[in-house]
Amino acid sequence: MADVARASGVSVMTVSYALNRPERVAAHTRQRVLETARRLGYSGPDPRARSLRRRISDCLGVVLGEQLRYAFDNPMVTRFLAGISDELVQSGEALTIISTAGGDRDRDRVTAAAVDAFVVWSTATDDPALLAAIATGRPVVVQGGPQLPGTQCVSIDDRAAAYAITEAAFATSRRPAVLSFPLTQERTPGIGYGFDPGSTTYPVTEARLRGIADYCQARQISNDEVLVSVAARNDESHGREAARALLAQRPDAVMAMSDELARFLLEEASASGLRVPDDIAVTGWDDEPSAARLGLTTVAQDLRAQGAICARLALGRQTENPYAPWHVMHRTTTRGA
Amino acid sequence: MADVARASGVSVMTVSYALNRPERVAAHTRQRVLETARRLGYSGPDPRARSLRRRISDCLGVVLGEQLRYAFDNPMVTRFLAGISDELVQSGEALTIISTAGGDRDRDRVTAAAVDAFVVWSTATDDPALLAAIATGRPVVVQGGPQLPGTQCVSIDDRAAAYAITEAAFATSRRPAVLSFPLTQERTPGIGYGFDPGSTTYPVTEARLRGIADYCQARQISNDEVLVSVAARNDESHGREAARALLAQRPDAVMAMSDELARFLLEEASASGLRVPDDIAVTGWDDEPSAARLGLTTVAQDLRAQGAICARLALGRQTENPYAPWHVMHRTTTRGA
DNA sequence: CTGAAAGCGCTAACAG
DNA sequence: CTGTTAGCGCTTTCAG
Repeated sequence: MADVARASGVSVMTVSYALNRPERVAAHTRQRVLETARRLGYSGPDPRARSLRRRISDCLGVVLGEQLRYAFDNPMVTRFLAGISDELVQSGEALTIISTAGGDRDRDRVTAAAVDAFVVWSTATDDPALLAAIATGRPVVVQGGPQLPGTQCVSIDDRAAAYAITEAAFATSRRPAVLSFPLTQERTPGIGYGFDPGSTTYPVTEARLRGIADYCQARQISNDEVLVSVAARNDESHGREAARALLAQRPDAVMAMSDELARFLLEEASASGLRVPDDIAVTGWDDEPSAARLGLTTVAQDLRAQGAICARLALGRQTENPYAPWHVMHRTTTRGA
Repeated sequence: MADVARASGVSVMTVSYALNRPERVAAHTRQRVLETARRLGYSGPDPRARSLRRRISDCLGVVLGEQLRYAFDNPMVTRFLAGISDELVQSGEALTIISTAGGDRDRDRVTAAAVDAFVVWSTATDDPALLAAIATGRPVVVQGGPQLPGTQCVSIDDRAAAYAITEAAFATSRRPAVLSFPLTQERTPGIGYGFDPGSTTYPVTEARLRGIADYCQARQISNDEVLVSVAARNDESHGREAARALLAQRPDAVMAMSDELARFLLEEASASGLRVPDDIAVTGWDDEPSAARLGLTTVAQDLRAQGAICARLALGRQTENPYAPWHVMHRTTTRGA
């Protein structure tokens, strides 16, 4: 920029103005400056210097946890990112994806990101990456939860939705079961009767367990009658393993915490010759495209819309923040109430 | 940082060293500095100032063209991004997605991005966003093409692959046809006989048309005998429209430029009661998951691997850059040669 | 309408 | 091992 100023015989400030505030500089001067800039191959202000001075990066950071390292493989995450993208494209901000790797350096990755605000995908209450984002003092919006001081949270009412889908799953059931996400960051898989919502560090999982407990209470089912199989991860190998463990106990109704887990269960069930929903009712969560194909009864929520809302909140374009809408999509994997 | 220095009674440099070069500072001093930093809620060097000074952002920019604004909707793009992400996660760089919107400001979006290098998804030769990336003087790697001075290009040999897949598509054909991507940035749809590779501004499309022409020449088919239907966009409505226009002319073999276009054609063909491959042979391009389901003969390439290569080249971790591998995946939508 | 001064927060380079 | 100096490239503020 100094070069351009020298070459066009004006001060650096005039160049800056010519580039950023056309109205504050005479048309002919501006013309000359722009001309010189082009001639010298100057391609505009250095973004690093500019953002240091202006204290704005025009960039939104999205923090994706360890298990989402391959974010682009997960349809729900990509839908969420698409929603954020929708919002940013119009206004010209960029989107920086900060993938954490589960190590000590995750904190640094977040701290080192030159972004104006953070959007964090649902994580554990004590996730260091989330804490690092909060520590920067910049706005933090979390999808799903946790809801910590210094953050906003965009989410459906997981507890209410869990109640409703559990009702669809467990109707007429005598041997109800849950195919669950991990309860702690150790991601211990396992199977057994009973569950304690208070003992999980993932707020979304906790809320869903509470919803299940609410339903059980209404139906006068003890938590200890509910068989719970925990998948270490929401992926194929762990999912199938947890599904098989569950089926070995012959449940007649399974509330699965994601459409993917439900899909694995349906496939394993069909391989065992079980009829759905007569022998076993199954529900999912999210209503991803495969759910319609499978006839899966599931909780429908619009993650794309939630992505856009997260972006707007993070950038201060919106302040009100009610629960996002959801509904139970009744299909053919459940028995009518 | 100045506050931390003052509060711990050392110079700013010592704080900087304590944070960045643990080995250059006495253990106890470092301890004290870190302690003070924590106490003051100082969460590490300001990334903007640091990147200005170090001239490094630890961030790779990915430029996605206008038609990819909803990048996360497109499975090939997400696979490519996943590959880039694979490479970055290990070394801790972030990934900034710069979505262009097709307007004048696209240039600025690219120029304003604080990234160390650019990866650009296949675009037109005169795409302003690409030119802006090159103008920054930072490394630019383009997937697919164009191959301009100042850039590296990661791609399969589209021309050779087009020859091979056209051979699979057109074997025994008497009424060959192509279902093509747009030829120019105007994206004019249309249908007619003949094609001229030289007249398209999309290098990938051009290379494929050249491959088709090569095959026609080998078979002694004139380009003018080939029916070409151009889809304005690679999406459902435009794709179906172009497919229907093509079917109305009763081709017996169609080389489609993407699996998606091929899928629309197959669906329309089946709706018209055509048998595949007997009445009409169809080929796709990319071998996305749906291709296997459909039994689609297609060009298989690994975009995830190409993404990783783009990232490595852009960050200077790799210099050699041969054509990426590809092969024709023969399935059931084509007649044996 | 244009310019001079000051400094954003940090680190490279070089003393001590 | 620690400190001083200088300056990254820009824009805010205030004066002409």
